Amino acid sequence: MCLQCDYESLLRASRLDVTDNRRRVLEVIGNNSYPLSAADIFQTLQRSAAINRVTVYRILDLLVAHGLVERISTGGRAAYFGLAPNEHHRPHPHFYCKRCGQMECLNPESLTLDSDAFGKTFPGRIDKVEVRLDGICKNCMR
Amino acid sequence: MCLQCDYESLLRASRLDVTDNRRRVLEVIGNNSYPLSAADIFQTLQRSAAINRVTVYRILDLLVAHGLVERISTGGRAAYFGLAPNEHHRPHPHFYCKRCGQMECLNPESLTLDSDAFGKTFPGRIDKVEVRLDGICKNCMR
DNA sequence: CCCATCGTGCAATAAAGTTGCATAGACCAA
DNA sequence: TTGGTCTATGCAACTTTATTGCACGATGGG
Repeated sequence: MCLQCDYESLLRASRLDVTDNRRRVLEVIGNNSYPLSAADIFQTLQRSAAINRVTVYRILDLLVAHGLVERISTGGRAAYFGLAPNEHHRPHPHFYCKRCGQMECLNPESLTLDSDAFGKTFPGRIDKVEVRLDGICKNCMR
Repeated sequence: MCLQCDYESLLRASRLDVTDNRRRVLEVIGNNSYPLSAADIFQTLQRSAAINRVTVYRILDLLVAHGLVERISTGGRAAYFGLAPNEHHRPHPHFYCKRCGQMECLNPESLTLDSDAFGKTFPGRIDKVEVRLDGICKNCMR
C-alpha cells in the first residue's frame, strides 16, 4: 500500500520504541493493498519468524492508539487493519465481500461525504467516519 | 422507532410464521429509537418472559436474512440491530459512542452519499452501504 | 391418530479478543 | 561492571460474542 513509507520512522515519529515485532506488524499491514484481520497478520508473521498471538493484538492496539493503523469493521465478526490515513493515504471507503471475507480499498474519490459540515452541528466529538459497502466481489460473483 | 409498523404484518409479508418470540424480538427492536446489541435485546426480552439466548440469535439471523432487520457494525465487538430501511425508514448513518457503547441514528439528510453512481461502475454486487461515525457522545463528553 | 415440519431450549463448542503474571531484554546511573 | 527500573514479549487462562448439534414439543395435513 505504501512504498514511500519508512515504517521505522513512522514508529519513531510516534515516539514508540522500535522493536522487531512492531516493525514487522507495520510492514505486513503496509505492504498489503487491502486491510487484513488480526488472524491474517498473525499467520503471515508466523511464516517468517515466531511471534505470539497476544503480542500481535497488543501491537495492533498500540498502533491504533497512536494513529498509525486504522481498525476497520466488517459485516462479519473480526476487525480488519490497514494503514491509517496520513499525508500519503487519504481516507477512503472499503468494500467487504460477504462470501470470501476479503476487504478492498476503494478510491477516495469514488464516494465522498461531507462530514465536516455535519461535525459542526453535532453535539459530541467525532473521531472517525467509516464508510463500508457490503456485497459480493467480482471473483465470488461467478 | 416505528409506530406505524405492525410487526405481525411485517413478518407475514416476509412469509415468516408469526411466533410469539419473533414478534417480541421485532417489537423490542422496533420500539427503540436506536439500535441494540443482541445482549440488550436478550435482556429486555427476559424481563417480560423467559427466552433462550440462542433463540434470540437465531431470530435475529432470520430477520436479517429476510431484510426486516439490519445488522450494524460498531467500532467495538458486538453487532447492533435496528429496523431495516423500508418505506417508513430511510437508510441513515449511525453514531457510535466509544465510551458508553450507545449507538444513535442520525438524520438521513445529515450525511448523504451517492452510491448509486458508484454502484454502476463497480464490478461486484453491492448489498448495503454502511456509514458510521465513531466518537464520544455529548453525555460522555462532560 | 400418526407423521412431518418447524420453532425452541439446552449444552457444548468456536472464534476473536483480553488479562494476569513471569521472564527476558534494553537502558541508565553509580 | 553491577544493580535497578522499565518495557516488550510469551504463555496460560479467561471473557465475550456467536454458532452448532441434538432433543423435545407444538402444530397442521393426511
